[in-house]
Parts: sequence; C-alpha cells; structure tokens
Amino acid sequence: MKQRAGDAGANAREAILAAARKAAQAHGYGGLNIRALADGVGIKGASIYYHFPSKADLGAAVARRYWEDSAADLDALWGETSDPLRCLHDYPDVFRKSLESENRLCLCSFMAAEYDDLPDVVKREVQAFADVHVAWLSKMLFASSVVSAGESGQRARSIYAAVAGAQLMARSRSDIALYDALIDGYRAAGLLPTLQRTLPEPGVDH
Amino acid sequence: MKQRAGDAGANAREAILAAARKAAQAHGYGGLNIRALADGVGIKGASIYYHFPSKADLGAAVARRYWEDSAADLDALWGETSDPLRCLHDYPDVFRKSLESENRLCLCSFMAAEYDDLPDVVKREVQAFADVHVAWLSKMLFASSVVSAGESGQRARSIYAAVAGAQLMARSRSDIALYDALIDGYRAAGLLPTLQRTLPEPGVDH
DNA sequence: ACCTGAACACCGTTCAAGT
DNA sequence: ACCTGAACACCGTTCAAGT
Repeated sequence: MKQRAGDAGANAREAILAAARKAAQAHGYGGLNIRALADGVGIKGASIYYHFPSKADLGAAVARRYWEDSAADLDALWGETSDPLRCLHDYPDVFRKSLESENRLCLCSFMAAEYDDLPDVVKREVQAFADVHVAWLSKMLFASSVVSAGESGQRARSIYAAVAGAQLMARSRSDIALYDALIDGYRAAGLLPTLQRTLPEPGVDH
Repeated sequence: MKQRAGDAGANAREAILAAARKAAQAHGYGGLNIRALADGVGIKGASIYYHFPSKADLGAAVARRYWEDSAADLDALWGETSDPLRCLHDYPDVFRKSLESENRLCLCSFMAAEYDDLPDVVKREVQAFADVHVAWLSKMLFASSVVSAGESGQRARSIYAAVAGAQLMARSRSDIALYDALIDGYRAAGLLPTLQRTLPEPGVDH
C-alpha cells in the first residue's frame, strides 16, 4: 500500500490539471487564478503548491497534457479511417470543439498570444503543440497527394495557422457559424482540399 | 487660453494611450499594468485615473485609436496606388510590422483571445477593427476581380483570419521568416492572389 | 487642471503548522 | 501524505488632499 502511483492521492492532481486546462482556455495563463482554481477543486489556494511547485510548472504540465491528448486524438482519427483526405476534411472539427465548449480557445493559441510573458518551461510545450499538428497535417497532405512532396510542410504550417486564426476570429464574435464559414472559405480558395475532386458545378443541393 | 483642446494638458493623455497600446500588444488587456504604465509616462498609478475613469475606458480608448489608425493606414495604401492587386499583396506587411516591433501582436488579436474577460466597451472596439479590415479587403477583392462579387465578403474574412493566425504562430516562435513563409503558403495555395497572373513556371530567379 | 500618498480588496507565493 | 491560515509583495481602484 506504500509508494503506489496513480492512486487516490493522484486524483487531486488530475482534478487540478483538468480545471486548469479549462480555465486557461478561457482566460489564458496570465488569467489563471490559483485561488479560484483551488476553489473549483475543493481545496485552498496554498494546497495547489503541494502538487505543483509553481504556477509555471502547473502551466507547463497543463500544456504538455494538452498536446499529448491532442496528438492521441489526431492519431485516432488517422487510425479510424486511414483516409487522409477524410482526415484533412475533419481536421477543423478539432478546433470547432473548443468553440462548442463555452467559446473556448485552443490553449496554445492563447498562450501563443501571451508568449512574451510565458515561463520558458511553458513556451516549450506551446511549441510542441504546433509541431505535433504541423507534422500530422504534413503526413496527411503527403499521403493524399494534394500537394507535391516538397510542399507538404509549408502547406501544413499554413493550414495550421489559418485554422487557428479562424478559431480566434470566431471566438471574438462568439459565432461558430462564422468559424464554419471561414473554413468553407479556405476550401473555396484552395487552402484546404475538398473531399470530392473539385467539381466546378456542385450539383443539385446548393 | 481657456478650454482649448489638444494643448499641453493633452500630452499626458496621448502619452498614456501610446504607452498602453504598446504594452497591450505585448501583454494583452489583462497584462496591462497600470502602475508600470504610469511609470513609463512619468506619473503615478493613481494619476492614470484622472485621464481615464477606469481600466476599461482606457482599454476601449486604446482599441478605438488602434482601429482608427489602422483604417487610415489602409485608406492611405489604397490612395497611393489605386491598384487593388498591389494593395492585396502589401496587406500582410501591416501585420508584419507588429512582429518587427519587438515581436508584438495585433492588439485586437490579443484581445480576441481575451474576449471572455473583456469589458463590453472594449469588446465593441475589437470587433470594429476586424470589421474595418474585412470591409477593406472585400473592396480590394471586388475591385481586382480575383473572386466573383458574391464571394468577396467570405474571401475577405478568410484572408483576415488567416493572416492574423500567421502572425500569432510566428509570434510564438519569434520568427518573422516563418510569418513570411506562411504568407507565401497562402499565396501558393490560392488564398491570397499573386501579383503576376499565376505563371506556372516562375522563371530564372528561383 | 493635474497629480499624489495612503488605503482597500485581491493576486501569486511561501512557510510553519496542523492531521 | 495532504492540506491549511497567516503573511509577503504586488495588483486595480478610490479618495481625500495637495499645488
């Protein structure tokens, strides 16, 4: 019964991580309030420091868990269908879900804005998130041959930045329909591929 | 000598606005520190409240001045050349300049992230900025006939969101070359028009 | 007209102390 | 092992007071 990891004692840590993630997606790293966070978990502010030595370490742990979960989600999407065009089509849904969850932003987009004020340990995790997404997009672009091999990296970065920008703009109007319209605009302009191979006339239902 | 607006007394107000703008582009509305701001202007924190009744009013005044200045810049660009394709080509330079200025973000992108915590008076000015940019882009797209008349609004919004996203991603790596690469990626994908009419082979210098 | 010091409640953080 | 109250310096804000 001694020295067991992941037991009852770890629940508080996990609860803090989950609550901190939701708070940071709404208010950012700077807006993350330790006392309010502790309140939501049912402990006192000072107790947070038993689980995390500093706000910087908490922020880094939240951001790391965030990109780890995101990487797992993307891999699951790819594992389900093995259809890279389908994956590229569904990719914007990942960012849509944050908006659906009380108009929240991607944690790492918020932290990208706050970059100057971020502790170094947090900065590293924010960049890892973008790296994971760009690598996955690049793989999908290559597998679906929508761009030539040498261009998949550049296109992947452009798609990532554009989708993050769409989420940011939609948040500032609390308007998910705007997000959908922006993504459609990317498809119409050719930044994002379409599922069917670019038929000039869409058919009946339009 | 009485009741004259824009005299010596207004200098403090202007100095506060200028300093607050630079600070907010680096740290956001939440990260705007009244005492530090006053320090930069050479007065005490309490004196800020003589010129602005609250932080919310200061934030709104800063954001309003920001989009007013930006609108004037865009109109000047259009007035100089009267070439809509040239204007669309130069548009990303507007966002590039913020990055050149100590890796700063567009004030309204930062505030878009902070949207949930923004006072209503500030929210309104943040939206006005996006409105101004989308309207200008829409006008340029229509004038240059790069998209059909009905699509210029959608394309304008997509371009704005994508450029803002590129700036956000570049900031998170303090990398202006990445910003340029993202913009080039938008051009290669067809989101942004190119100056010369899409020649398949670029020629000698590449 | 413009600025200030002192005070308020609130923040991140520490630490000695509880169980 | 896990949590707490009290304290620290710092925040936005107010206000009576200075010139």
